[in-house]
Amino acid sequence: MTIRLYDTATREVRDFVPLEAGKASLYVCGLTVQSEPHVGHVRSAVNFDVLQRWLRFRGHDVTFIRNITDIDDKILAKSAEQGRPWYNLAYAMKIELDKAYAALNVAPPTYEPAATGHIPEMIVLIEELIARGHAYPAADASGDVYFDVRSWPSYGELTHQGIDDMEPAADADPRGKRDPRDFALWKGRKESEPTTASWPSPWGAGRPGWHIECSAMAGKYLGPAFDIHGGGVDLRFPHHENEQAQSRAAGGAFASYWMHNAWITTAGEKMSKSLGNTLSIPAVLQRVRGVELRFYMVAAHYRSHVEFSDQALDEAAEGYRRIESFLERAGVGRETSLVEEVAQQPSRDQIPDAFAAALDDDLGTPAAVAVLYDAVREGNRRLAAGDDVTDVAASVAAMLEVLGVHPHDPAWAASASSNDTEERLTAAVDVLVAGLLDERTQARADKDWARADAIRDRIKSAGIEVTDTPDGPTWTVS
RNA sequence: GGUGGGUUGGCCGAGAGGCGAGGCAACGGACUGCAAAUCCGUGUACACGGGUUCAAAUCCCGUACCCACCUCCA
Repeated sequence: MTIRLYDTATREVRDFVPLEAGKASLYVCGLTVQSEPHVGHVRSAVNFDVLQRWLRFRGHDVTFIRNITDIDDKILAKSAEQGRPWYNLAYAMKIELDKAYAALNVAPPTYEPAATGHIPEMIVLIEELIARGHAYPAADASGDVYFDVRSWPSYGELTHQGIDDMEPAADADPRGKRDPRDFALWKGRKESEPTTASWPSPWGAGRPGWHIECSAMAGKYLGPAFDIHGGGVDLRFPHHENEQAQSRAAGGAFASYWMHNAWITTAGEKMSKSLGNTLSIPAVLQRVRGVELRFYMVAAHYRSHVEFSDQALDEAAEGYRRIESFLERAGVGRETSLVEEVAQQPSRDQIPDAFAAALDDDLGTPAAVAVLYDAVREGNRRLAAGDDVTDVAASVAAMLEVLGVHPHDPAWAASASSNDTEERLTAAVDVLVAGLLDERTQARADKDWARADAIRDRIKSAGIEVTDTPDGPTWTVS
């Protein structure tokens, strides 16, 4: 069974054939760490995390590089506004990003290079491009170096655009460009910029352009040719087009497949434009747990645009809880070794064929989730009949693990918002409620239904739902 | 102007020529002292107008509306 992926470059779903059998190399553009991450940002991370998990499941040895851009115009502008050093802002936001990834159970990549750590590699690449006649230092004294798009005939191939069809750049400051579409590989330092934001180069002090960063880092860690390059749809142009042009102009084959995830928007607007931070990860995690947010994302296809809404999020969380409660009812606890094993390495025979087929088909997580629900229903049916559900529970657990939404994944505990105080409160409430439930059990034994219901109502008025099970009553916060 | 994507039942969200993905909600039934949970059942939805076909949500033509990208937004 082969994995099939939609390739933006060829605009079709095609078989994934890695450059080297049994391996998969993946480069994903991470974030520019300039503000708190919001749900839109993490969608990309969640998507490629699922891809990575599936590639591994399918037997590929995955090398996954996801960079962070820690120097750019916005970081400089924002840090100046906030009156703190740019590197402090970038570092602080990088920490926030790490927290968001952890909260969503996004596994760390093989390596996460930062742009500022790879200036020498970028300079070497720029020199190569100049030597090959595809780049030139600006004619003015700016110290900029540009990529010469006219020198690279296939420029525009990734996004299927002709240079002459492109809207003329509204760029008021061509700064010595030969063509307005030429883009900066190196940006000479401006008087207004802090000296800490510049590095020495053959063209004078300055900093790298955005696109060259990814070309240099992908080249360093994955080599001149690698399998998959990913990112958000907005990066197709100019960023990925430029990356490809640079890297190929420098002699590399670059990525074999291009994958782009669609947006999450609110009120029909992309989040980078919407105001406020109500959709920042910490804010959303006030409403639902990280695992529920991840499930919400995974339940939609990565190439589908998602209109974020609290209602849809709550519904997804509701659905997720049904899966979770099946595992509980099936007796799958944290201690169950079977599930622990599955969590470590979901084995092939525990994954239903339909689930695997769904993921093989361009990461069809919605269809995979449907298979998951089918298994849950089957499991509940058997539970009701008093039959053994070990195999179904293991199967459900394995599917959840592949999607990265297993409720007992230690990752959730590590980043859970619940703290010590909360745990002690829960324990305290448990003692109090247990006392009331004992009274109610007695009332029920006496068939004093009025009293039993009165006790239940009293508990309910405190926001606690009581459920009777064959093993006695249980409670949850409703 | 160029490029790409979209419009599916009350809501979310798959599918991409025949067989009604799935979830949430709702309603009926089973179970239950009653609930809850769970299970069973209930929906003829595919923007609009034409066309192709034995058969169209799916292909073709046209129309409307929406969104994204076109030099540093995941």
